[in-house]
Amino acid sequence: MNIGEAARRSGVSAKTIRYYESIGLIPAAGRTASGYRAYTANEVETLRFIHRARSLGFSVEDVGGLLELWRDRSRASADVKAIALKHVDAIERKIAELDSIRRTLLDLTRRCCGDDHPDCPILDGLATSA
Amino acid sequence: MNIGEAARRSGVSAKTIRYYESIGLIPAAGRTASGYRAYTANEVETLRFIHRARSLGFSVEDVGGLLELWRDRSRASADVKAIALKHVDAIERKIAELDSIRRTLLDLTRRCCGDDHPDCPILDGLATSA
DNA sequence: GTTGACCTTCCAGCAACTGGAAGGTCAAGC
DNA sequence: GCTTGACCTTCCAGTTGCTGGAAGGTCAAC
Repeated sequence: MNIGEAARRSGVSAKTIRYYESIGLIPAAGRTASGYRAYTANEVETLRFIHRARSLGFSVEDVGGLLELWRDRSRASADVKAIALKHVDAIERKIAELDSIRRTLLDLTRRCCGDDHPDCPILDGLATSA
Repeated sequence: MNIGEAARRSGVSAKTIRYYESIGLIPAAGRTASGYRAYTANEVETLRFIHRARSLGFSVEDVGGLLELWRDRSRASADVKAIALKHVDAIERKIAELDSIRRTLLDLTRRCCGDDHPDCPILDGLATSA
């Protein structure tokens, strides 16, 4: 099947599929006589795997590692779990950071009456506190 | 004062200060006879403002808007509040997204025993579910 | 006069795509 | 057999917000 169909079935855009090929995340697809990329159901499955992993926030590099493990029938599930837990940890740190920012901003915005006057605790906060 | 000193006092690296100047976030600094950038205490204050706004996750573009309002003595605090609340909203959406991912990943990792066997619910989850 | 710590500009690269230009291919309809 | 439009190809540039590094000028101290 052509790249457009593979894109539709996998959820990965044609542009992105070419990009993944260019960076070596997936092997170069076969070509038709006229030079069009041709995809098998298997390759589409791989793209779907990638799509799901990416949508869970794994970096492209991590996805490469997961793909290798996925294809490696002699893998240790501990290796997969380690990648996933490291990612969970990064996510939790990010959430904590965002939540801290959120609380600071809500504090500032609650104190700003938000009318047509210039007095603004938000700007004051940015100008003077950490 | 030189850019290095301004960097130390503001928390914004010299490299980044030059970058901010290059994109027009801050006006071009004055120069000494030999071509070194020279900063006033006022400009350092602006850099500190920028640093704090950036560390609260405002985009450089938003910071530009906040700076304008900061300098505008006839501003309406409502305009500031609007920028801040829009940002809070984006942060909350991001947190919700990350939390959803986190829950999915924790669910998968809890089911993966993580030993030296290949069976892995994490990979299975990536391969088959959404 | 020579260090060494500064400063200057400019170019390249990070992540992970995305947009767009310029051009080739294919199938359908007339 | 020709046109139309939807595909496909490659390549280059832009996004966000810096950061690293090269090549070279400046300054103060010893």
